[in-house]
Amino acid sequence: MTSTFAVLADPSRREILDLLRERERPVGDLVDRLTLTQPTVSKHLRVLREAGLVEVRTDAQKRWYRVSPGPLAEIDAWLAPYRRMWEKSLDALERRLDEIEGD
Amino acid sequence: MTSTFAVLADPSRREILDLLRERERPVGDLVDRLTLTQPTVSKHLRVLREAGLVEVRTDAQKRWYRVSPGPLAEIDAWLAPYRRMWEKSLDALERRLDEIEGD
DNA sequence: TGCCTATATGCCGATCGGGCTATATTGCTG
DNA sequence: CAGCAATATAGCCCGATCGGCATATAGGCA
Repeated sequence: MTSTFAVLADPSRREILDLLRERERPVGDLVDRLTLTQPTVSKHLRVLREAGLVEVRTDAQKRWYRVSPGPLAEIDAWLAPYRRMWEKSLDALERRLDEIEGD
Repeated sequence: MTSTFAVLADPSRREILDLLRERERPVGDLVDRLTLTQPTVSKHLRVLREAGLVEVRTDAQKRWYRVSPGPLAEIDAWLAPYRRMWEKSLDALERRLDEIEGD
C-alpha cells in the first residue's frame, strides 16, 4: 500500500487514471490527450500496472488499458479512521450555511 | 491537492499522522515512537504543516501537533468517482462467495 | 546571565523519479 | 519477407527528496 500513495503522487498518473475511468483506452489515445511523449506514457502505464491500478488487454498491436480499482480501496480504508474528523467539521460548516440560507 | 498525495507518499509521514490521530503530541513524543532523529521528524512536521495536514499549538518550549484533516477530505473527493468501481467488484465477489457457501 | 530543554534550520551525500531521445519489439499487411 | 503501425525498453540528465550531523533559536530556571 505504501507504494500506491507514491504512484498516485504523480499528477500525470492521476490524469491517466481519470481518463481511463471514463473508458478503456489504447496507449495512443492517452498520448493524444496528454502533453507527454509516448515513451513517457508507457512508462507511467508500467508503474500503474505494477501497482495493480490498471490492467491491459491486447488487441493486435493495440493495448487497451482500463482501471483496476483494488488498490484505491486500500487507500479508502486508510482514510476511514480520519473520515469522522472532517465530517465533524463539515457538519458544522453545513449548519452555518443552512443558517445563512435561512435568512 | 497534487501535493497532498506527494506528502502522504512518505511512510514516515503517514506514521506521524497515524500517531497524531490518536491524540495531540509534542515533537519529542513522536521522536520516541519513531526510528528517526529529532531533526528528521521536525522536517516531516514542517512538510505536513505546509500541506495543511497538521496544526501546532505552542506551550512553553513544547509544540503540540494535531491532525488537520481538510486535505484528506480532498483526497476522499478524488476517490469518490472510483468508489463505485470497487464496490461493484466487491459485490460480485460477495455473490460468488455466497454461491460457494451455498454449496 | 548562564545553562538546560525542546524544537527548528542548514548543509551534505546518496538515491529516486520524471522527462526526453533513440532503439527494440510485436503484429499486421502487401 | 519488407515495411508500417503501435507500444515497450534502454540509457541519460536533472532536479527533488530523505536521511543524518552540526548548529541555531527560543523558552524556562537557578
